[in-house]
Amino acid sequence: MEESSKKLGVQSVHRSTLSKQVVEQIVQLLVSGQMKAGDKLPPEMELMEELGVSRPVLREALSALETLGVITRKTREGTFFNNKVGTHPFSVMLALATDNLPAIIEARMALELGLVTMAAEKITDEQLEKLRKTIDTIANSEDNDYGEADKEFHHIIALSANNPIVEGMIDSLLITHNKVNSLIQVRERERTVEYHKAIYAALEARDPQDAFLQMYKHLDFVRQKVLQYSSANDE
Amino acid sequence: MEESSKKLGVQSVHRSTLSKQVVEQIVQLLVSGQMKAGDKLPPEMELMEELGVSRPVLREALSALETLGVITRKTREGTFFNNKVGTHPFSVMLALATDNLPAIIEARMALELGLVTMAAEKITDEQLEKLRKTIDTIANSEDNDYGEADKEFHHIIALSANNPIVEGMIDSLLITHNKVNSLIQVRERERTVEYHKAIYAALEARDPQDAFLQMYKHLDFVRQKVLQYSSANDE
DNA sequence: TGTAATCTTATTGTAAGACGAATTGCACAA
DNA sequence: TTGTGCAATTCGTCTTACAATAAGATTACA
Repeated sequence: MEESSKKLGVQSVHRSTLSKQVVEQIVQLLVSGQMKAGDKLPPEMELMEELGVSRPVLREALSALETLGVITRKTREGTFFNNKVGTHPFSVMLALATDNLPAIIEARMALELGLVTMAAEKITDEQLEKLRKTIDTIANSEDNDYGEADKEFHHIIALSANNPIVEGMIDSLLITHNKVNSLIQVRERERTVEYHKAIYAALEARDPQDAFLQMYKHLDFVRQKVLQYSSANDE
Repeated sequence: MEESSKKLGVQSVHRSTLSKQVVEQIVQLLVSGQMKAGDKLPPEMELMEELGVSRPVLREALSALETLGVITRKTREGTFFNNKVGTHPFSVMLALATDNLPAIIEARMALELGLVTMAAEKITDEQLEKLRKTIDTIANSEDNDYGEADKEFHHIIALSANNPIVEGMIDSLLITHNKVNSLIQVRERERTVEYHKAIYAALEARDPQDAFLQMYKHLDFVRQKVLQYSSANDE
């Protein structure tokens, strides 16, 4: 294992470390199809023997995998592969980028623009129905406390793209939705409803390009708002 | 430190676990600005005392952070915060999704569609120049081995959006670019050049909507190809 | 006989101690 | 002044041990 005499400068960014190797081996279990999502891994004792490492090393690896959201550990029950691969890593990453709110907004914008395009191809009637409800909720909200419905609107669109990877990404980005809301003190409910209706119409017509266009208008409006306020805060 | 009598069950979706708390605390060091990127953390002994945990727990946390790409550990030298937060988590995540190539393609598609739109607003003349070069490279390639130039084309567009978060995402997604290439046995160089030229023209004109449209055509073409081949392989 | 409570046990969570490896830095000698 | 060697620091790993928790079984009681 440690015969590094072979000119390991090539791709050895890894600096070996047993625990990392263990991480990769466990990931391989999934990739190779030996285990599926949702499966229960052997108890730590067995894994130790099977992989030939000590318990702390194994636990370091498991801890890393858990933080990545690949597995879930339940006291006394065991360790399981997660069915949803996704959101966790992003959350941590985004936690480190909270100071860069405009970047997050733009990332969300980029992603949602693509999403709505694909949603126009795939969205189901049920999802359209749900969308319409959120619009109603916003339109009928007495106060200006329609943040949740707004978030829901975007979330439904994300789901309708029917792609687990993108879902994971957008889930994390939408976490910042609340923060964005708090930035925009001056609510413009009618404006929001208008935008949402336009997007809905495009989706209903299954028109990717129009869906894109309407979403672009909407998000560009939001972005301008945020840029405006955040720059006002910065300086 | 260890008398957690303060009812920490408040937002503890985390099922506590000391090591996770340690992870968050260390992340907080960065977020709160107490430490900066590139800084050296105290040696493990000191961290143990400071955080009031045992070494295995601390090491589990550090291991998780390292896997996330937040820190780097060097034998004997110490532990350092990384300057670039970014791509690592995605790579792992995507490693688990390699079996779902169409999903990756679509995710890339969604992201690139949004990207090219924003790129149209931000791209610099130098970046346009680079883009043109990659197109030339592809056009002049004798054999059909223009995969790298193709990848470069998309990468430049991603960079021109000038957003670190999106860069991290797209970097990981483009890893699959090679895999996609290998799927498409039948090269259609002229077709590719055509698409790229159209995208380039839109970017040069700083026309977001046309850029989107051209990219959509391009990626949709690629997607159809991949779907075709991968479904042929599946069955 | 069925249900509930208790107890055992398996498994994860945490701790402490120890040793090895590797690299750095200092000291000493040439 | 420079080079070599030794020591100390710090990460990497292992061993052992105990605590906590919850599932499952067993037993007692109705």
